[in-house]
Amino acid sequence: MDRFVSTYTMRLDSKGRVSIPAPYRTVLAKDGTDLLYCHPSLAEPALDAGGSRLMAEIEALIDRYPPYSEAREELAAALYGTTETLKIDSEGRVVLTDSLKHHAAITDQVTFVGLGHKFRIWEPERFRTHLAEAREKVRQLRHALGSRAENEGSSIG
Amino acid sequence: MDRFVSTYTMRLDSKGRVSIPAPYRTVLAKDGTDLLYCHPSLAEPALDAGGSRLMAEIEALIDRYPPYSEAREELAAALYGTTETLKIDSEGRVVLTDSLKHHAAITDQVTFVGLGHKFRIWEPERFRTHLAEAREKVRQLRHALGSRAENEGSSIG
DNA sequence: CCTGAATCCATTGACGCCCATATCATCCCA
DNA sequence: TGGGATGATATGGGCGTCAATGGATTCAGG
Repeated sequence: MDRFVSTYTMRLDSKGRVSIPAPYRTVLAKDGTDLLYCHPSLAEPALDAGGSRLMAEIEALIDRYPPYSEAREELAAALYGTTETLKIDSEGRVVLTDSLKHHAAITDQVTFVGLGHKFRIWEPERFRTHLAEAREKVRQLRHALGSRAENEGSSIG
Repeated sequence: MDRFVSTYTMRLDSKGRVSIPAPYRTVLAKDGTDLLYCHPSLAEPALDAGGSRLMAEIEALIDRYPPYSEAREELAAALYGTTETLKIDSEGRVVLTDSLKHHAAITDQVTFVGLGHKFRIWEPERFRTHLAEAREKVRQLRHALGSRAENEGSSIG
């Protein structure tokens, strides 16, 4: 298992700590570090998080632009500048910074959503409404395509 | 960790001292010196700062122009000439010069913004507005990239 | 001497690290 | 097959260390 899949909802404790779901931890463990990179999602009121693969992705995007170019500086500001490096404690927990929590309107619970090479962190209620909307879009798209794939949970292995 | 990442906001004390965030200090420590190079940013009302890698970048930028060319002289003046060498005290603090503070409109607080090989120092309120603009541009850039289906992994957002 | 600067010390609060408890799933065995 | 044992996970809390900040003391130069 080397991808972030499925969703989990966790509580924040009185110190603001939240456990990273164990399956995600095993994926992160392959990085060899106990760091979690986390930045506000550009498109959603949520957070994107992951290990070194996420960081490498960001670096690759920035490195496409020459030093001192305007595009590079702004990419770097928007991505590097907003990316927090969170330390994972011995129990597999992290503490989100205030700015991260503020962006995603997180208070006492979070929902982890696997996106393959990274995962997204939502305030649970917001995720529910977001998911409902996304489902609706997919349903309409499927309708338009005349898909016969009624069975969305079709077996994998 | 060998890169400047994330943002931190710090206060200046009555003597004008400001603590460099500890994570940045560990990056700088690899230079082996207790010096910080700092110059007004070319494009922004902010300061660029870093260790020897920042100086190497400046050198490389200047060396792209032929000796004695006008562009080279001006770049050298704009970068070398305005670069201050600040001493980091035993508590990890520096004192910004008046001209540096003036360029960035810094009074009693600063925001450190990691840009990978260097970091930028902003007056906090100015940074907030700048970041909002930068994120908007990246969002649009992402739209342009996102419309191309072959763009495999760059799902920044 | 007097002023500004550099070095040293002191306080407070946050964070890292460790240990404790509970809930739950799995496994083993009678 | 039922029930207890086992282990892992999620969560709570205590405590020591370090970072950030403020203040004092020493030093250099005019």
